Amino acid sequence: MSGYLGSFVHQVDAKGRVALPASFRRGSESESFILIQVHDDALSLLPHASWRPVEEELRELMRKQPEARARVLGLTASALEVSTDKQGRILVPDRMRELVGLVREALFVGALNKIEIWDPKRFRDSSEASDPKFDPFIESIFA
Amino acid sequence: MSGYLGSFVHQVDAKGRVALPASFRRGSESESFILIQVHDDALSLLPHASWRPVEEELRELMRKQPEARARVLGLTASALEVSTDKQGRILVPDRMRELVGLVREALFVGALNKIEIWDPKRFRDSSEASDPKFDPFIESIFA
DNA sequence: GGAAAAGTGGGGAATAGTGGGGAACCAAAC
DNA sequence: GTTTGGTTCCCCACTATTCCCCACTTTTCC
Repeated sequence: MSGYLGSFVHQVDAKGRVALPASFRRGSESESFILIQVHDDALSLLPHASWRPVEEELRELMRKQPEARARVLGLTASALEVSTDKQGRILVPDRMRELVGLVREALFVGALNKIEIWDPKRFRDSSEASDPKFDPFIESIFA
Repeated sequence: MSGYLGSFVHQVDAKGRVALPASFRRGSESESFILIQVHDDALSLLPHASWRPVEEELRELMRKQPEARARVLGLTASALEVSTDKQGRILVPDRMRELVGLVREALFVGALNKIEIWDPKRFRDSSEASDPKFDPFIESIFA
C-alpha cells in the first residue's frame, strides 16, 4: 500500500488504551510499532520499516557528532515499542499522553511513512496556524 | 492510454458512493486511487502512478523545509486511499463531500494525470470565471 | 435484436471501535 | 511466608459502521 493517509478520532479509555485505525493496521509487516516523541505537539508512531533507517541515521549522527549524544539519548529514552492487543489497540503511557495533551480523544493522522497522534484541538490550531506560503509550491507538485 | 479526458456526471447515493466513469477505470494499474483535496473547489483523484512522485516530493519538502510540516500534515490528514467496489464505485466520506459542496451529483473531470471531482454547478461557475488572458498562449501550443 | 457493459439501489454479513471483567504478575506490607 | 494492593494483559460482549454481494435498469456495442 502507499503511505499512511487520513485522520481518525478514537477514544482513549480509562486504561490508556487507544484503537489504532484499521487502515493503519493493514500493510505493516508486524503488529508492533515504535512510539516516540519527535515533535512537541504530537507523538509519532513508526512501523518497523520506517524506524529501521531512522535508527541507522541516529547512530550515524552520534558517531559523527558526539556532542549530539545527549539529545539522541533524550529521544531514545522516551521511546518505546508498542504492540497491538487482539482488538487492535495500543497502550499509550500516561506520561506520554500528558506531554502532548491527550485526554479523552486521540487524533490519528497519516503522515506518509509514519503516523502522528494528536490532541484533536491542538491539531486544528496547528493547521490553522500553518504558513500558506508553501501553497503555490504544493499545488505545483500536483500539476 | 493517454491522460484522463472528458467529463461525466454521476449520482452520489445515500451511502456516499459514486460510480467512477468506466473510461477512467481502464488503464489504471490497480483498482485503487488516492483521494485528496488539493484545491478549495474540488477533490482530486490520483492513480498510484501519479501519486507516487507526489508522495516523494512531499517528503522531500518536509525534510528540507521543516516549517512546511503543518501544511503537509493538513494535506495527508485529509487524503485517503479509496478502492473501487465490484460495481466500480468509490466511497467519498461525508466530510470530504461537504468541503467541496458535493450533494446529489458529482462531476468527474479528466485532468490529464489525475481526475477532479466537482459539484456540477461550481464547475460551471469556475469555468465562466476563467481568465481569457491565457488563450493566445494555449492557441500557440497547438500551432 | 440481443448481449454485454455501465450506472444505481438496497439487504445482510463481517469488521471496527468501545467498554469492562477477571486472571496473572509484581511489589511492598504484615 | 503469606497477604494485600496495584498493574498489566488477555479475553468476552455489545453496537455501529462498513463492506460485500445480489438485483434491477439503462445504455452501448456488435
